[in-house]
Amino acid sequence: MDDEGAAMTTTTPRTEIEPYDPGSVAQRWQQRWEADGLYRTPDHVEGQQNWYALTMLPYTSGDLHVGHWFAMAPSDVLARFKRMQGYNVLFPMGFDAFGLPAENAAIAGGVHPKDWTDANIERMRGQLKRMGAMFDWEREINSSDPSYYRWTQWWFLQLYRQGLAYRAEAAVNWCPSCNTVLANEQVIDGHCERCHTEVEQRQMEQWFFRITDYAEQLLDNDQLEWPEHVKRMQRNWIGRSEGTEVSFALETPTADGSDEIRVFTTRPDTLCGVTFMVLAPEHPLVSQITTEERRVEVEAYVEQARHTTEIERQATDRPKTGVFTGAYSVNRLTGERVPIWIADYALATYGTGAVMGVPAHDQRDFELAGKFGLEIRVVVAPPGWDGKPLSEAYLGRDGSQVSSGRFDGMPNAEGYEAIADHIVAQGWGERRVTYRMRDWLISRQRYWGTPIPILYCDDCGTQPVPEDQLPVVLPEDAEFKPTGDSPLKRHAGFLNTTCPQCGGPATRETDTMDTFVDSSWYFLRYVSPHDDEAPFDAEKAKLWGPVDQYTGGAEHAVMHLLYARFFVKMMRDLGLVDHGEPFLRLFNQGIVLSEHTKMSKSRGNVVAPDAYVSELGADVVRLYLMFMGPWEGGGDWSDAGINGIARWMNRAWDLATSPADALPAADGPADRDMTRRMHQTIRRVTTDIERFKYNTALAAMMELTNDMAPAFEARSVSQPVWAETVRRLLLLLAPMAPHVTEELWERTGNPYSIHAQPLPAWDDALAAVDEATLVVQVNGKVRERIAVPADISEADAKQQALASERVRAYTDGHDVTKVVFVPGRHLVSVVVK
RNA sequence: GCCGAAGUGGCGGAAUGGUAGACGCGACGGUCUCAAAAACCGUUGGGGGCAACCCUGUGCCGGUUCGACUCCGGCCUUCGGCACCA
Repeated sequence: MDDEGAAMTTTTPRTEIEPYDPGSVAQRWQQRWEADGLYRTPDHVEGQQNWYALTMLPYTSGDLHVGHWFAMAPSDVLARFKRMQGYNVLFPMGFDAFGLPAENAAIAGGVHPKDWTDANIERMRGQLKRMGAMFDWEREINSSDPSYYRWTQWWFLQLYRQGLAYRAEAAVNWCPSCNTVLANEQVIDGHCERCHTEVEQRQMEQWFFRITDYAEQLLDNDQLEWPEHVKRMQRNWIGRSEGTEVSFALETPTADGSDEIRVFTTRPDTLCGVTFMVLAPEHPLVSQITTEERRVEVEAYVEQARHTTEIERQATDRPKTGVFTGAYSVNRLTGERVPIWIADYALATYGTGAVMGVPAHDQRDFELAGKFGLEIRVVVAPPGWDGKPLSEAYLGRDGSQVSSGRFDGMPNAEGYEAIADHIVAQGWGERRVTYRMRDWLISRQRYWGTPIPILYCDDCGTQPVPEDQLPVVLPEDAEFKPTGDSPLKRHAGFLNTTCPQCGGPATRETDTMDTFVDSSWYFLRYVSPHDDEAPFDAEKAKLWGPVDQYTGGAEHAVMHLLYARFFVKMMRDLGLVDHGEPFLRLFNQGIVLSEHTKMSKSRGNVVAPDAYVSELGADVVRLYLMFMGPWEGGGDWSDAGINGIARWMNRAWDLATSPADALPAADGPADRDMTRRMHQTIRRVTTDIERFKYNTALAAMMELTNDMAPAFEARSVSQPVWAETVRRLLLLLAPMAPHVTEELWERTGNPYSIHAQPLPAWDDALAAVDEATLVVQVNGKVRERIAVPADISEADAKQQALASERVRAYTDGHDVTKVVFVPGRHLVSVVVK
């Protein structure tokens, strides 16, 4: 067989070994693992610490694409890695199963949302299983199952009882043609995405969660091991503003006795620069204060604002608009009379819905004043101000007070405090903190969601459904018609009920909850997914604690992650959990691209993993996704790139299965090198995986196999060292490629299962090199490399460096002014003049 | 507009302030083959030189340092987030 020529290559005689068949290997082990319950997770194992690993649960859209794999497979690697490090690891999976697409499918295709969803779950579960993750399927959850949403309703009732759930009027996007509320994403340039009708704003009774009560606590995220930008985004989203709420007197009190307008300002130092007031068009005082001669114009403006969507209104490049109400207010600080305007740049939902107009020191006020010829009075003089009119508002905080009466001459930072104190002392207002974040609107006029467990009785008013009557079940015989009306509204059997208080007739709330409510507590349901006494078992929740490592897409940086934090804080305040944060560590993976663009159905560039899994195996798909680049960076899917991984997988298979009979029984000349390489690889792979650097962990293993092949061919490594190298390579690779390593583990004579083995440890002494390359730089340029003992002394290194002929070519005839030795780096830097 | 992240070969990417381009893809040359594919071996930032080697090179311009992809200042570009929040 082998002749002189063959020794020149690393070709393994393939006739002797069975080639790798990924399909049969994966199938065999997936069946075995499931039959053995290898991934069932007990709540406690003596002598092991619990570790809760979680990846965001998928929406039941239908098919798993490579984006799902990219999110889940590397998470699985970490979970498996932790397991091999000796932790009792919980790594569950479930389905975010409520939501609009199911209902749209029902309207369009006549298939019931439940059937559509269940079929998708069935398909996705199968696809997830083919990925070979260590999910504990006995803990699977489905947010659209009554056994789950019963508890979502239960949470609603706890919030309601705490006063954290309330009903109020809110503006929503309303399509008058579809006769329904639209989410912001469904409004395209002010028009309905489906029928292209112009969308208007409508006031409707809606349910809210009082998340703003927790604004201050949610702001405190310093101790979380999350990406800094996510924490910053949450802080910006919450948008804490310190300022002063100031009362302005109404010159003419209204018929119902209101005699003031309250405004929130972060700049009390500019109070003497107020030359007008602005109310939001929706402000309750508008209709009352508008004078008869201004009424027609004001009402027209209000009406116009009503038809403008929130999104349109928030376009910052829109020229300022507004109308005068005819009414005046009095600035109590100056006694001045200022006109009251309405303008849609004042937001009804922020602060008090009214602002004081200080055109010299606020750009929006400046623009309005410029357009309508209102006075622009400078009260904070910019440094070096020449007294001339400003070309734009001066927003700086380093000016001094002018035209501010007794406050004149103060630096405005001081004026800020003095004027605010004065306002408070006079009883004209108080210091206040305002948040940009609004309460969470959870009402959805949809069928396919968790019904809000509330009913309305003519006599007893709004009544919560008693807990023992949960769940309020979605009627399956609802009708799905393209009217836009919720099917629950037209379902008499659902709608009509009796009041738990008086037994009289009552109607049910027909709105369902935002699906973000479902996903705000699912991570706790996994600790006791079949519990029918409580949403979760408190003792088990204590055992698992908060999620140790959460992974998912960056698109959830604010909403989902903020809502979940709110829920856990609420649970803690109810005494149901010990911890106040749901996720201790967070990691955001990047996005997989295809043809350099984001995958989307409309572009038709969605990459389905199924064909690659069938052809190359789940292990190769997993490895390729991890090798594309750093996990947080995402990457571009390439058919060519995956072949490199497939090739390497085959090479590794050949190495592990080649009979080692021809190798020396002991004392191979390359044993020391091979052992060192092995320990270096263990060290690199271990530290890389802990930092989510799967790409470099894999590269390290590739380097090892690149060294193993020639050593095997040259028979320079002994049988025991070879066997040990193969064994440890398999262990290191096991979290990433669970099927093929299990197969090779068995074929190399090891006991089932590789996934129950401890991770190999490295020995720094064995990983250490004994010969190193001394690099010599002259004036920063590398001029020489000398082989030296690794433990060379500083003096020897410098001496050898300076003695080198090549170095002397650069130093002879020059003054050597400095010689630097860098110990750990085997580097000498020579400076010459 | 504001906040943030990132710019390295033909491509994906690697480098605790210390040998830039690991590992992989692709390309080129070769082995095997009647031939091709697969597999394997070799070369592969650019420029120069017969060669040993030399010059140059991490978006652009400066700075710190014996030494900068890395740190600092200022630009440019791309991508994310927020966007009239008083």
